[in-house]
Amino acid sequence: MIETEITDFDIEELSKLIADSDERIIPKNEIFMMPNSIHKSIYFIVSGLVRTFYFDSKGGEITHWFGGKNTIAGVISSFITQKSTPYALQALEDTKVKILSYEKFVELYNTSHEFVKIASKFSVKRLIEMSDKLVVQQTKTAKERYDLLLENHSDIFQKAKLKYIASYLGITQQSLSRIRIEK
Amino acid sequence: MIETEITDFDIEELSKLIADSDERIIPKNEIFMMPNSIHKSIYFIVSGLVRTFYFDSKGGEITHWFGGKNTIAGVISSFITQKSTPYALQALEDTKVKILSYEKFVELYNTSHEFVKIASKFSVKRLIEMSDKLVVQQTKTAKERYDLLLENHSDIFQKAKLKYIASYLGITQQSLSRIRIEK
DNA sequence: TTCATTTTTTAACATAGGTTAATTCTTTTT
DNA sequence: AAAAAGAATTAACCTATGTTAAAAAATGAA
Repeated sequence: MIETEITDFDIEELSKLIADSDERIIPKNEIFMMPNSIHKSIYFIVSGLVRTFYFDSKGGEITHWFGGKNTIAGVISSFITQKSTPYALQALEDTKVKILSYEKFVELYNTSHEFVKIASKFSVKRLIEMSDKLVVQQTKTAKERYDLLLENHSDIFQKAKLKYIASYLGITQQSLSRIRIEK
Repeated sequence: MIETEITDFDIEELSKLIADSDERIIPKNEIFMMPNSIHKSIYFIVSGLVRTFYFDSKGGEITHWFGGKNTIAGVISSFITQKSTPYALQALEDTKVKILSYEKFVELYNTSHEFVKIASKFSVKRLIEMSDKLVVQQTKTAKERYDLLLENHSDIFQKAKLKYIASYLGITQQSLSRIRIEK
């Protein structure tokens, strides 16, 4: 049997494996990974909230993902291939992270079977999340998408600006405002 | 360095590893994986074209993905967890596949380092595809999405019904018709 | 605490894409 | 080859969400 559910045990195991990694508190609002750069690290979020975002062809800022406690923040495509990416990472509140450098990642990947298993679980989990978000985007109205986010991640509404949430939902800030009132 | 680009070499390597797998020609239009079932196999497409689709909350059929030659077709989430999924798989032309059962997958996963590497490349690649599709869905107009698909996968237009393509693009068949005329 | 800046709301108007329904074109069956 | 079934187009009308701009509210700096 191939287990892919991320368990508390995995988190604990991962914490041990990266126990000696650099730790950092990223202050609220800091953009700690710049767009159009090679992402040489990924981050295990110990506490706090971050988002990834990018600029669309008209220069509008689009939030692509929110990530909280016990998630891995980082642009997998850039990290794995060590190529430039348009995505940026920003802390939305003071956020404590463990920094996992590319070198350390490769080392763990080559020496720890446990690490490889956890890494592949995370990537499958992220794939399912993305796939689900696409389904929601394609089959639900703006109001329904708003309700789903509120239901599942109400904390984000306390911590992120509404314009960040609006672009995450695929609507304008004004539409989000309209939806919130109609409630 | 961790390579994730799927190369011809990978395809060849994978073909060798699954050389003794059952092979089958799925006739055009056959739904070879039913919705609301556990997907006990995934499929390596030797030739042909398939799609995954599901039914939205109003019963409308939505195409989620198209896959051709040298891709892996299957609902990763159901296959890996051996749980039921709302997604279905359908051949859009006579399609030759190699069938990889869950048992065989687990066996290869546990015995072949090469297989694990190829499998993880595929899952990262699929993750990037999904993520990119979400970006397109959220930042491009229907016309732009149509143009992109036509540019990158014009073969799909020769093989799939327009209603399948329309739902893939997140629009109605009538809107797709409108767009095609305006060209 | 007041001033300045940023964020959020409100409102009028515009538009991309949806809905319904009828027509035409294509494919399959007899 | 005719009839029937299925797929694609067309057209009139409708609605959710976008756009622009201004006002109000909240936050932060002095």
